[in-house]
Amino acid sequence: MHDIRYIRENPDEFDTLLRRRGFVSSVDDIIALDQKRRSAQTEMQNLQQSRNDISQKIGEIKKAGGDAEKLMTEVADLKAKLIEAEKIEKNIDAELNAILELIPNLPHPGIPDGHDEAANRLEREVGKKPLIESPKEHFDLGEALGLMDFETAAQMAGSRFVILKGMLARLDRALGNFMLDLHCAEFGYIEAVAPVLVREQALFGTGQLPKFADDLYKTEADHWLIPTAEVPLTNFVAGKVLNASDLPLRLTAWTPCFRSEAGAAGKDTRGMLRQHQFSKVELVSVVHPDESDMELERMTACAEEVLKRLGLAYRVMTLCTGDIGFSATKTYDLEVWLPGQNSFREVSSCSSCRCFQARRLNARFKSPGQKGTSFVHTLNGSGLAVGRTLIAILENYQNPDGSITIPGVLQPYLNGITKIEKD
RNA sequence: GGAGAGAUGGCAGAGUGGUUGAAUGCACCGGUCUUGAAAACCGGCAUAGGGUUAAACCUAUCGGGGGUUCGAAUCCCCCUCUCUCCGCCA
Repeated sequence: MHDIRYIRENPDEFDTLLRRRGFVSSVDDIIALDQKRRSAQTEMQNLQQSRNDISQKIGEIKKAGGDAEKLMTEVADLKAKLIEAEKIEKNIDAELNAILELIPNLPHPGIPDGHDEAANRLEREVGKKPLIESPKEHFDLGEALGLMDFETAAQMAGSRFVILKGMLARLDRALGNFMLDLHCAEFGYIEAVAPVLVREQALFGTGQLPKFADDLYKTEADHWLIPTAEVPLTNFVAGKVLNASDLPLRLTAWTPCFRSEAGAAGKDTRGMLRQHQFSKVELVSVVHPDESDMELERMTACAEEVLKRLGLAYRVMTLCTGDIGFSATKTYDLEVWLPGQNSFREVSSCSSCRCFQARRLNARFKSPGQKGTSFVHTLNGSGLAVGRTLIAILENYQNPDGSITIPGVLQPYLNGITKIEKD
């Protein structure tokens, strides 16, 4: 959500920046509406003032035992006008909000222009791609091991679900534990267990609603299933006024995520790359406005460290203006190398939202000696998507006989087992 | 799920229709006093919006929303949350 005062004072800049990300705003309409809103508000407040004055006098007269009939009739006429003025003000306010709610965040000055992912900028490529002769894709490997079952999953739940069994299920759990341990023990994140069913308000706060309802699942009890733990973790600070000393606040959680994949029909239909349900270790930082640019680098480094320790080759992309998400001002994607696909695929997306989510959430902080409050900055990133990391391990650590070598850092999580084989 | 009680400023806690944005205490900030500190005393101390060069000033806010009324923290309705008892339950 944008600051209406910023728009009012910098309409051209606002418009230009939104155009950069392919969003054509109607700044003139917004400014006009804002102007209308403020005069309606002044009108309403003037009437309220008159009413309050007269009511006060009535009170005084009645207290003194006098007759206030004259004032009572005087205020009746005023009342009708006031009700009308309040209605007008409310409508304009709602109209303006409806527009503002749908406007995405402004792009960070440091990101490239572009319409789609083709314009994303390569920052660096890290690690060595393994030399594998005719590498197999993860689903062939998993099915051959008898530990990955799409058919049975489809019978009970439909397409885009999977069952992992035995060592693959354990590998999944090992990955989640490894990631959480790393982020908590070495990077200072606080681990959290949080709701995966949330209210509409929570999703509004992080920016998924009202615009992207089609991508989400909703229960009959009017709960929504989270598409990412960014939602509950960022909502930790919703409506709060934090002390400056509480910042930075770094949270992590390993949760299931649910996405309808409404716009992805026909995309990645084979395998477990794109599922309706997947698990992810999420990182969220709530920081002082001066720190958010640095925090994005830090957070990305935390996610990268997972890939480094797993010995997976990856590259870092800065998303272009046309590819960043609704709430983001700047995003780094981490793309892991998948030999079976012969391509890099996203395993993490780290974004700074600056104060965009904080405004929607009303998440503020207070500094000692400073009057008033300021909005915090929020960031979120995957550290990492567990299912996709599992895919990367299968494809990168596959052996000619179809077995999978376990990366060293995961072995302690698997009782020292070094290899997954068909039994 | 059923029955009941409650939600007031950073905290505690008054306030059941009239100048109450809200007593009082604590905490906090400034001052007097003191070599310094404590105590005592004096003063200050919410948020958001409008307005202004800046002020003054105005409006709203006592969990959230709606209603009654000339006037609502106070009355009515809905929602959320907390607590107690009962039921169910991992």
